[in-house]
Amino acid sequence: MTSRKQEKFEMILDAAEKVIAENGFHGSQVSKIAKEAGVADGTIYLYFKKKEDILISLFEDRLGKLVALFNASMLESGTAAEALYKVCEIHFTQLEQNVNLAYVTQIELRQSSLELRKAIGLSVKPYIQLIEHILKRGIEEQSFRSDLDTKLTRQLIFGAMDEVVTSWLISGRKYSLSAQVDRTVDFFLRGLK
Amino acid sequence: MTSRKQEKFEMILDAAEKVIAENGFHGSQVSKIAKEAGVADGTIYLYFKKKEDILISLFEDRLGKLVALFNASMLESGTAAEALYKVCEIHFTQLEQNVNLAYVTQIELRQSSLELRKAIGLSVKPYIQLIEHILKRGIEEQSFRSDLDTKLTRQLIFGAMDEVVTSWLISGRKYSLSAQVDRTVDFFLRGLK
Amino acid sequence: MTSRKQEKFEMILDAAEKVIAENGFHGSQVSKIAKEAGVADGTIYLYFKKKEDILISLFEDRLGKLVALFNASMLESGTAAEALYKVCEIHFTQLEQNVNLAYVTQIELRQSSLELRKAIGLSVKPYIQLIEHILKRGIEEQSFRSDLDTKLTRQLIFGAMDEVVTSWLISGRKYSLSAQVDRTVDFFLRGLK
Amino acid sequence: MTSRKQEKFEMILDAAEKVIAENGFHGSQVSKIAKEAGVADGTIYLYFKKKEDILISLFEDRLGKLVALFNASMLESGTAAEALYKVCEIHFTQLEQNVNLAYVTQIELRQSSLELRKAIGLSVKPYIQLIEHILKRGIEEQSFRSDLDTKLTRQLIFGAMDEVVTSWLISGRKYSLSAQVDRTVDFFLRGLK
DNA sequence: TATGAATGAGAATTCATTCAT
DNA sequence: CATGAATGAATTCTCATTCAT
Repeated sequence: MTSRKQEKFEMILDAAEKVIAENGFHGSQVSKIAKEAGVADGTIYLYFKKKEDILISLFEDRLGKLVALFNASMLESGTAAEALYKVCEIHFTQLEQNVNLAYVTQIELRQSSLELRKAIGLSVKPYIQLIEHILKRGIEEQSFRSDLDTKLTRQLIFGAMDEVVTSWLISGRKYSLSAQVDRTVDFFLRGLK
Repeated sequence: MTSRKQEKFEMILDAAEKVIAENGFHGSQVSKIAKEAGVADGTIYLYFKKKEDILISLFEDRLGKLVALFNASMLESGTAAEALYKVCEIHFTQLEQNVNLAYVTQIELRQSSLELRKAIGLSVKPYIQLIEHILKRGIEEQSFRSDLDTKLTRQLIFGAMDEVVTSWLISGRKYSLSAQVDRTVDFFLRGLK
Repeated sequence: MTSRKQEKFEMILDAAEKVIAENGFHGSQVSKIAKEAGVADGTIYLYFKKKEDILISLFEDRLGKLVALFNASMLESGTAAEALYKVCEIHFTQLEQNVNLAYVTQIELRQSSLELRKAIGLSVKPYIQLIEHILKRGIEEQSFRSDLDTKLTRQLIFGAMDEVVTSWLISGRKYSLSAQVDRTVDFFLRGLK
Repeated sequence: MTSRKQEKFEMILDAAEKVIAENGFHGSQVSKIAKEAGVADGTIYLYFKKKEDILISLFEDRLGKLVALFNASMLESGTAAEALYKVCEIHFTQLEQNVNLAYVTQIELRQSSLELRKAIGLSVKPYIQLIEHILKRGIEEQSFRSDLDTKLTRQLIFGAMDEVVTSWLISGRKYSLSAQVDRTVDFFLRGLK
């Protein structure tokens, strides 16, 4: 029963991701998403209260999976530096492997209303906090400078990675994103040590 | 004649900036901008072909003024490090002093269509190139590492600064943005040297 | 079996009356009535062909009970004047004692489609005929004028009583409805004699 | 200018009256009214804030004209009894001569939402007060009983007339409505004297 | 009998843009 | 140059009804 519901819920999310990636945010009518998902328009509203909720759920779901990946890898990571490397590697690799997702999160979803963007911001928060957590660990381990402003630095690191992904997309993905991990993290670590 | 035209052109841009800052992107109808500018709706279309053109012109105009400031200060700057400091200082200071502009460029204008965002991207390009130019100068001066990937690094730097400004806005401007310049540039320079 | 069916039939009618009184005609979806009745949405359609049929049955049932009361009292009533008094007394007293019913019949059910209102009209007809019957009896008894137009007068009497009930409801029931019986019937009788 | 606006305003009201009379309340979409009025859908919204406002304005306008007729005739009327006769005569005659209006006010507009009906009630109020005013005059003139409850009686009279009109419509207008004036007023006057 | 998930038709309203004055 | 009344395309969401289980 519940798994049946869960199943359709995810079918709709998958459809939304595909439709938005293909048609852009403003070209993605509910009817188009419903058709792609193979359900009636009204069925969408059995699973989501408003159209916006599809987008919020989409972001929550996808980013949640990313954060889960991060957390899993954190257990293994020895040093803070290694953890930071892992984060950047997963970030770039996952988005490179899932261009639809990258396109939707970096380009399309940012065109949404302020209200929606605030909801999306809540999904990003755990990720930013994860970065801060690594910074604090690094300071404890004495591998990072003790005078770091962790709140500022987590923004610098997140903003830098975010821009690299967006630029890569806008460029038409003419080069490898994951190939930027080494130099990106190198730049961060020099700033941190 | 032309100056009269120029005058009204700028009145409309000023009105647009104010209206967007007050009502948000989606609450800024052409009629509202016209009213704020003190002209009829139809008059707008004597100066701009489409609504989007108002926004593009707004961005071009404001960012153009910023870049002019950068260029002026570049002439004075001795080292590349000093130039980078200037850039970050102007970036943060100008947006801190002009909250309406900051709000419009960082928050509202990003909700626009892909087409508009591409046009806006063109305005940002000279700024990004300015950063790259400084990086190259630093390498020449041998104050920056010679193995820097200037294309990647300019993205890292721009993305990092951009995120700091946005976070400051979203936080409700509870702290000084210009006070972040020192630590931000310090982080960059460690990564560059 | 049949009594089981009858039972659930009436549960649904009771639920409909309550839901309409609480939520108004337009706020009374089939699903809400089903929930109040403790059955599934689809079950409603085992007892009623269309949603309208619930409302028609509701009206028939409630008005039928009123007419039964009238008929019972008619047997006892001596003169036509006494019978008319009884009718008005029962009309006002029953609706005063059952505000939900009054609200539903006087206010909410009148917002329905023409088709439904015609069906409801059929339920009202026996009541109007009852009034005409009394008028004719009065003429026979020579207590009412022999030149009365019974078809017109029955409308005048029904319309007058109906308006009194509706006004009482809309006023917020700030006075006693049954207290209006004496003066209302007095007005009628003067017109009839 | 203003007369131009007034002109179109009335064109839309006329169109609405016709469309509602022909298609019923629920079959009268804004687009249908716009088409009948010979304007674009959007134009409707330059003159009315919401669809409901068309209906409210329609009722206000038509009933306002009726009340104006009443008031004009009141000046001439000698006794209260004559005034009451005039009121009933105008009421019946006007609606008989304007079947569309009769149909819309007696049948279609009553199917509307509670909110709309309250707004319509405000238009009816002056009419009901006019009746009460006549009753009071009659008592002063000592042609009506001094023990009349004017609030109750105005309801009885209005309700009775209203029902006669509605019945006449529902019957398919198989008889003359204005021919009912004499006997209707006769019934009232007997009750009043 | 009973369920309740799924269906899909249907309509009000906004607002960028035009063009007659 | 300027006006602003008029246009009309375009899309979300509701809810009565069905039917597979």
